[in-house]
Amino acid sequence: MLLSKSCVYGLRASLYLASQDNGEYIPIRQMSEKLNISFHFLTKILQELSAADLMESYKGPNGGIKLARPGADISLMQIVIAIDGPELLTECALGLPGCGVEKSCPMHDMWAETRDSIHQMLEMTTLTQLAQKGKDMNLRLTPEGGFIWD
Amino acid sequence: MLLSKSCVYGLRASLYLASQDNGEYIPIRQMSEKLNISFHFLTKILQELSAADLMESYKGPNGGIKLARPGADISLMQIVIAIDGPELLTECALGLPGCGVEKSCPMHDMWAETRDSIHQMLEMTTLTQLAQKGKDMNLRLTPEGGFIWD
DNA sequence: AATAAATAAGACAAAATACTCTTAAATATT
DNA sequence: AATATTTAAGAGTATTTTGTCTTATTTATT
Repeated sequence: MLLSKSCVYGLRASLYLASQDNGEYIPIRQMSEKLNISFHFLTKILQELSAADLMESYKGPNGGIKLARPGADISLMQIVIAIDGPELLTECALGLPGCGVEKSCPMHDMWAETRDSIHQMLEMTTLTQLAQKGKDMNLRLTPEGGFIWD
Repeated sequence: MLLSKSCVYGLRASLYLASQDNGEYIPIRQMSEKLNISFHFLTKILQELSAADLMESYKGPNGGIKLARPGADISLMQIVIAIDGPELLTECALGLPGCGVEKSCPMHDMWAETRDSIHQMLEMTTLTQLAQKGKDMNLRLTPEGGFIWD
C-alpha cells in the first residue's frame, strides 16, 4: 500500500474541493457524504491539512473548508507529505536505518530510481490538473463511480 | 510505506539465504540474530514463504530453512506477492473499488505508469543478483551495517 | 530409548491505524 | 439574547499489524 488510508481520503477531499467553484467554504458534512468518508474522520484529516496551511476552515453557518491557495499551486506531493510525512521518499526499501549515509543496502540504487518516479509523479501533478481532467472526462471520485455532481 | 514490515523482513531473509553457500539448511535463529529480527516473527514470515513454495524447511538438528529454488530463479516480486499480496500492483491510487473497469479515477493513468515501473523493478531483479551485488560491494543487510558475515 | 535441536502452530499482547462519539467553541440568523 | 449550524478537540472503540510466549512435533545424536 503506497499511501495510508488517511492520505487517500485527504487526496480525494482535496480533489473534491479543487473541482468546486472556488472561493466559498464547503461544509465537511456534505463532502463526507458525497465521498463516502466518515464525517469525523474526514474532519480530522482536514485539520491536518489546515495545520499544514493547505486548507482554511471557517466555523458556523455557511462555514466549512476550502483550499488555502488556488488548486494550481498545490501539488499532490504536498498533500501526501502533510498526512503521511516524507518517509515514502526517504526510507530505505529494506527498512534499514542509515541506509545510504555510509553503506547502502543492495536495493538502494534501484529503489532510488523508482522512488524518483513516484516523486516526479506527485510533485508534477497539481490538484487543478486532476480536477480539470476529472470534469472533462467525467471520471470517478466516489466509490459509486460519480464525480462531484452526481 | 511501499511494503509492509513483514514483507521487508521476508526480503531481507531471502537475500540472506541467497547470499549463503547454497544447499544446506540455515537455522532461523541464527538468521534472526544476524538480521536483528524477532525469531518467532521471522519464523511466521518464513512459513508464508514456504507455503508459497519459495522456501523449504527441515525440522530437527541441522534443520533450518533454505530457498526452494536457485536464487536466480526467484524474483523480488514473488516474495512481495507471497507476503503482501498483489494489491500493490492492482489497487487504485485513490482506493476506489472498480477503478479502471468502467470509469477510472483522475490518477488512474499516471499511477498505472508508476506502478509499472515498480513492477518492472521487482520483477526484473532476482535474489542472486542482489546477493551478488551485496557481496561484491560489501553492502548493508543489517541495521548495524553488516552483510552476512559480520 | 532418551535427549537435544530445530520448526509448526496457536494463543496472547502491544502498537499503530482507522473509525466513532461526545462536548466545546465559533458564528450567522432570527 | 436565543437558536441553529458548523468546525475543534479529545476521549474512546475497533481493527489490523507487529511482536511475544508457550506447547507440540519432527528428527539427529547418543
